[in-house]
Amino acid sequence: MSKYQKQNRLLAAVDCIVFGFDGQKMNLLLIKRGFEPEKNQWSLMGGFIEPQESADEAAGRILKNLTGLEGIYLEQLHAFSDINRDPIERTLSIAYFALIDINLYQKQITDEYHPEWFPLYDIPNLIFDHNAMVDLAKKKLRYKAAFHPILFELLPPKFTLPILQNLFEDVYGISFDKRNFCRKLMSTGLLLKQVDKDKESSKKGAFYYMLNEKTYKKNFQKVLHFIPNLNELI
Amino acid sequence: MSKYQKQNRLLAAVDCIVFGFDGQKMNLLLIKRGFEPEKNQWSLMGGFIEPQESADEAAGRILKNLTGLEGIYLEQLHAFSDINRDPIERTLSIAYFALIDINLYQKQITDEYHPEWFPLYDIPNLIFDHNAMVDLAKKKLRYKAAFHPILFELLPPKFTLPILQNLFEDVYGISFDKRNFCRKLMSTGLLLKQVDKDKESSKKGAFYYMLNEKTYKKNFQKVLHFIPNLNELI
DNA sequence: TTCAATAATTGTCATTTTAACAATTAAAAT
DNA sequence: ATTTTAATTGTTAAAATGACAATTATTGAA
Repeated sequence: MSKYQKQNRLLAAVDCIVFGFDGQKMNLLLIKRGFEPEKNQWSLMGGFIEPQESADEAAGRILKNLTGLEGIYLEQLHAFSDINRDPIERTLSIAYFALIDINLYQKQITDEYHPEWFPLYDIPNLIFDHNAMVDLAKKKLRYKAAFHPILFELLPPKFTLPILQNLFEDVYGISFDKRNFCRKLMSTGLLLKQVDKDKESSKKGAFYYMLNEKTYKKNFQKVLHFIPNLNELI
Repeated sequence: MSKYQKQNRLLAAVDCIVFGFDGQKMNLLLIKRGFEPEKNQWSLMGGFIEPQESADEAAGRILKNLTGLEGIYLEQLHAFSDINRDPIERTLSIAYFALIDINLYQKQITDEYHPEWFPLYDIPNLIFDHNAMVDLAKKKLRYKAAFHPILFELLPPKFTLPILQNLFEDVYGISFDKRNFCRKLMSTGLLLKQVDKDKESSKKGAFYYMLNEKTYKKNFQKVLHFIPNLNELI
């Protein structure tokens, strides 16, 4: 069959907002852009969609390229299409956000793009509309994490309750009551208490927990309520 | 500056999932495709993104073209990018969903595309991946309407409680307790009771209500809970 | 061995929210 | 005046929420 002759064609790219949690605070993985325009400026990791791949596949490829990791949490965020978002040539970009276990990343670090972790509360000026992408991703993460156990994707297989609470508190920028937080998390049936403790960060030590993968997969769609007084936060 | 020379360029389109509520049931506005491939098959209304417009603007333009309406509720849903979704040539499509007052549409009907309303529970086979787009839009509508007063966008300025409940019941496919539903809606402060009644559909007549636009705009971001037992529904 | 220091762990209660339940009321038609 | 139809309204038991601080486990120093 013939093609759509008279139509305009566009460059299409994906950009990845990669979140990581270091046990204390949320971080974003940024790269130093290696080519003009805006060479040596901080940027999200991205790339053009190749002829033989979907946007999802392109995002997966780019993420693997950056982190060495496959099969990690990756979700389409929004398509950004302002005419002049790239000064060189009109480029439509589909933004994805990814949640990774920062420990896995560190083991497989690649230096090709000079990637660096930045605290989420201290993101530098980024090229193009990348700051808007990050803002939207933060918003979506907050919204979704209030109802779904999405933040566990940021943790290692074994984690403690204090670490888990640090994570939630950093994402929402406030502190939660320990008793209520613990009760809420326990009532979901998502956590399996381990017999051993983390003795690194306190004298008493904190018990390790692991995700109950079965419950996790079964209940991921369910609407839970992790966040008290949510309407004052979002 | 020079262009990104070696990169592949794509056709980029938008498709609109247009919801309407006739007082009894939810409907979708579909058109009969006027050109090959799949000529005369039912389809979502869509079109290519023009060089001088963003995807949002393209969706607005196409919607205006179809319905004659401007400034209506329009939200980006998802970018669909499978390589072979259009058999003629690879086309990336950004799907939008729109909520319109079906009465306004009827007054400004245009016939160019032979548009027709289909009950949401009885959608025909559509071209390409349009059925998948519709499915995702239904899911997102259900999710969002559980927390935000989005369904009011489908109603005329004056509506009754029974009509409002019909709307919710059709969207979720179950019936709700009238007393609880009414109490929940009232507690949001979104409804302004009018002094007159709709006498068309019952002997007793049902009081009209209008949206409190101020409260609506102020509380739209807030997370409310319109739907009981939500986890059994989504 | 005891004690002090640190941080993890655990429980109570009043308030609010939720959801299950059916009787009453207003108006039109007979 | 009576019937019919559909809108309107209230109660209660159970569950969830959120505000509140004492206890416990362990280490390291005295």
